[in-house]
Amino acid sequence: MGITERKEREKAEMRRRIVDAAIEMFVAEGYEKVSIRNIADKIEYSPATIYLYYKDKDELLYDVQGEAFQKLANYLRARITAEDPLERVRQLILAYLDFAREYEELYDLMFIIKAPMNSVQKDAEWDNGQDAFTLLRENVISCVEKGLIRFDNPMIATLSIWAFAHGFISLNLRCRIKIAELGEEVIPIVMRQAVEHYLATIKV
Amino acid sequence: MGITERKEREKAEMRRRIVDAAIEMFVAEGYEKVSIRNIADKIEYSPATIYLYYKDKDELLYDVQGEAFQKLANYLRARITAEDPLERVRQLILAYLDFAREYEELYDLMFIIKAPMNSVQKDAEWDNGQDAFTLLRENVISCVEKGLIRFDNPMIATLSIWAFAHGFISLNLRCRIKIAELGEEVIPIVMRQAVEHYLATIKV
DNA sequence: AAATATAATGAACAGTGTTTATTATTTCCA
DNA sequence: TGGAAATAATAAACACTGTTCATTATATTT
Repeated sequence: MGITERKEREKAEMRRRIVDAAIEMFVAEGYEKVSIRNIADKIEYSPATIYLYYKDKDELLYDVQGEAFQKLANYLRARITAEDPLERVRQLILAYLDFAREYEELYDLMFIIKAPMNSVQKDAEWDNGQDAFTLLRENVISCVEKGLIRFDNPMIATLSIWAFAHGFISLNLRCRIKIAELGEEVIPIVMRQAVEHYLATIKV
Repeated sequence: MGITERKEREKAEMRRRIVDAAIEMFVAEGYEKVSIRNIADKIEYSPATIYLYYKDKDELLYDVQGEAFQKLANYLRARITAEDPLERVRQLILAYLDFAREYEELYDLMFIIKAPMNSVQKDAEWDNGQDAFTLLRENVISCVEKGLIRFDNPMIATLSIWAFAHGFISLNLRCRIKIAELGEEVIPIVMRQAVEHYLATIKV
């Protein structure tokens, strides 16, 4: 009797429908502005039905983050073509900047928004971002091992590079960079310049 | 007739009461978790009364941010004691990290939260953060002018240093640094180390 | 003291995430 | 194959949210 299998498949399909609709709407309008009722409308089900597949909005966001991090990892991988580890890191960071600009709302819900750290991340692992982070870390480790950058501690090197890029992106996404009285249009250029400068600085 | 003056004074006092209650509650529980009704309860007024003094929650947040940025500027100023510009920048950044750790929710509502950029920052100036930013910028400019750091563009230098610190702080505040499998207790140490390393790196 | 302007509020509106009792559908077994 | 049991979907409600508005209370002015 393949009926339980079908049921499971149907359950998975329903979760897919929900998560797909959610992603599409989050990308278009941002996490905060999309309600469970909106998502329910979109997939033509009752709001309560969503709660048969996700215990709350946080759990749904967690799945959406999973998809988003996969998307990011693929995005980054496709842009790492060089052989030289330092050049690979450079490609990765520039790709990271581009991803953030292309999918602002996705970046927001992956790295800036508060939820669902409350419910999920407390005890359970936070493995969603692991792939993309590993991609960065391993290339940075190569750089450290080959003595290409002025770091001895690979973890601090990885975190520093990541924090540098994230700092720019998130200040920009929240318009805090406007404090510096920069014209809207030059910001991406300034960010690129700053990143290039940073990479040149850590180069031995 | 000093009656209109008194009225104005009373109006100002009321706004003070509101903003003070708001800050206290935001610091304790975070912006999102504090409702207008909560604030109204605290100051023993009806929720509707608050709307006689602030047109919406965003406008109130804007005032709270004003206070918070003032607090930050004072905090930073008190910690800048050195003569050497580079050392001054170092003191400033370390103080910035400490401020973020001491007033997490304040830092959140100043630099991470989305609102009130929607309503306020669109056309009006964003002068709340100007003081603290200027503090950093002027010291960084000194560094550049005296050839103490490997930057030629002061704006990029200022933004880079700020973004570096903010990147660490916000990744930590959102628990994203946990991706790096760091123990909770070592994070402040790692952040400090990373900042020190960064400053050592940009030093000529 | 009466009329007017100001301040404060109770009640409501439209929205949110979420739960529950009820209804519809499907699966199972006699 | 028909009726009981299990599953799936929903309508309605709950307790919130930010915000508005008609109404009431309090000052101020005439």
